[in-house]
Amino acid sequence: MGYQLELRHFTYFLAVAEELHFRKAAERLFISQPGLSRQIKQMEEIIGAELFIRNKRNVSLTVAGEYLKKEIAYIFNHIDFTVKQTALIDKGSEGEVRIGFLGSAIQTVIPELLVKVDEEYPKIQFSLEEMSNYDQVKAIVSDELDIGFVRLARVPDGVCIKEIQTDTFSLVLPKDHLLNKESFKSVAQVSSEHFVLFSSDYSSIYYNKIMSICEDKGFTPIVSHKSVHAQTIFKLVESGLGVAIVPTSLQYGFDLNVKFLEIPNITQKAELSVIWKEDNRNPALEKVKKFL
Amino acid sequence: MGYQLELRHFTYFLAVAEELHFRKAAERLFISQPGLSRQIKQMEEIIGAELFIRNKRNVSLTVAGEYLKKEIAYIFNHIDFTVKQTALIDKGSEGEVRIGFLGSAIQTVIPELLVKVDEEYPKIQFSLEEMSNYDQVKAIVSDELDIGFVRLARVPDGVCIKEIQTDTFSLVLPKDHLLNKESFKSVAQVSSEHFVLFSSDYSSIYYNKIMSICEDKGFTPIVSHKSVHAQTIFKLVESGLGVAIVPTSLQYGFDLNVKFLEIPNITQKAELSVIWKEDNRNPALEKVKKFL
DNA sequence: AATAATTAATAACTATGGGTTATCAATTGG
DNA sequence: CCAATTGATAACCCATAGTTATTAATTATT
Repeated sequence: MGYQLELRHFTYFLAVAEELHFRKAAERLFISQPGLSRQIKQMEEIIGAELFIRNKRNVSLTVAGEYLKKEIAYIFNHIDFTVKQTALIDKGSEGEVRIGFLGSAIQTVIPELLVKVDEEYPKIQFSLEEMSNYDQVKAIVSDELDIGFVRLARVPDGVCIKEIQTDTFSLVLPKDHLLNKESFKSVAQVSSEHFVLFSSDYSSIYYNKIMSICEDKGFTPIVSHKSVHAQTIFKLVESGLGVAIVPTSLQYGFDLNVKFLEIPNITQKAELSVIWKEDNRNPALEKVKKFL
Repeated sequence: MGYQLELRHFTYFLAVAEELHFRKAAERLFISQPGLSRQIKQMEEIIGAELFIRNKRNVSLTVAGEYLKKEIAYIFNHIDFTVKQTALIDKGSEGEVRIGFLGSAIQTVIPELLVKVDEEYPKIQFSLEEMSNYDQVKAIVSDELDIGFVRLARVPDGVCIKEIQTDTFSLVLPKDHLLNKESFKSVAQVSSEHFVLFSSDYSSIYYNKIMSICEDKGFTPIVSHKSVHAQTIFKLVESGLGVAIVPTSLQYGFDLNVKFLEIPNITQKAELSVIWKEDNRNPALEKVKKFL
């Protein structure tokens, strides 16, 4: 009375259901026959159903027992899988890593990372979302994101940052613009044009860097439009609404009618960094961090 | 070492996972806190994964623990149902089929189905529960329901859907409303009245259909109230808070002071569908499916 | 800064009940 | 009719779930 069903009962039941012989089943389970008999009887009482028909010389399953046998096999299978999966997740060799990125990181850095991780941990999955610097930092802090690819100088307490790539800057012009690779010597040559820039979000380091490129060459750019998405900026340039300065690696992967001219003789570099939360509890992140 | 996972561990784990507090969880389980602590620790050793993070002042789930919690809830549900089914089968029943339905399906379709099944399989039992579209889909997916009667256009992967009835729409008016069978020619006649509608849940197909009936006749209804239950809608209409458009079959089975006027000259039909899960393991469902 | 009140973990114990051995009653086969 | 084999019963034992008492660590209160 008041007993509780346990997996032990299921194990014993399956053995008897397969052997259809209490002594043999008991042997297989390395327990004594009376012990087994009693557990099965208890099980029948708990469930409230007769599972076996014993007529002193042979044992057979009832219809209810037949049904239960199928289900228990399924349940055990499910539990085994779940337990194994749980251990894998704990060890980080399975699970999901949520990545945020600026458009300019998707061309080179991220694909390389994914390939390397996939080689060693093929069961780790990724979710990718293009986000602004600001949103990434917020999402990292609130544990909605595991890794962010940003262009920032400072991050809040508890967030780690590591520089992983430096890039040169390029001037982006409409395809039919007069300037070309040979004639382009300095950004000062476009000092009178309108500029399309990335919005300054969270940290203004990126925005300021581009301003300083111009100021170093003796002029302050006239900013006509701002956007967070590279695609949009290129479209604006293509439409003749201005010129832009962006990291050089952005020239790959888009199919637009603009030309890139790498800017010579400047000290500014576009630095791409990875960020993650120090006490992030996703074990899969540990594995991925090795590749950063 | 050499210990075996038991359902007891799962029960205890769930209690701690829900309370996130060892003492409170122990109280709920009517055992002592140290006993619980030891069982959880043992469980972590057996599985080979850290399930909780205890830092002396508060307890939280690890990612692996989070995963396990979800799965265990599912496993328990499955075991409970299996045990109940086994007992039912033992008692000569061929099992239970759990049915969910929208209020508007109980008048005609479900009684017909039950009678037909009962003729051929008098030993199959039914449990019936009125539920919203959304709740039915959720319950079907999590194996808490075998069959649902819904008004939906799309269902998630793994769920089957079959249209089984089309119905006309009727306008529902207070008993003393001026309009009657003879004078009612078009819904446009009530374009200035307030409308009481079914809430749009999960899929908005049903809601949109009613809106389109009005729009086809050249007006947008003023929606003053929404409800999921037919009974409530009728009560609101009766009280003079608005008029309603519902499937015609709803006029039977309620005893309210409202009148139904079938809407003429419209193309919209109210389609009722049955849904069930593709890999549902309830053998009684197989037998019932033939009658759908 | 000192004290009180929390938390979960440890240690040592107690007793429930799973598992044991010994035996029985029933069936079958030579 | 006796030997052999079946599962069930009865009485015992001991592993371990669960107990009480205590500790270590942390936070809140004075």
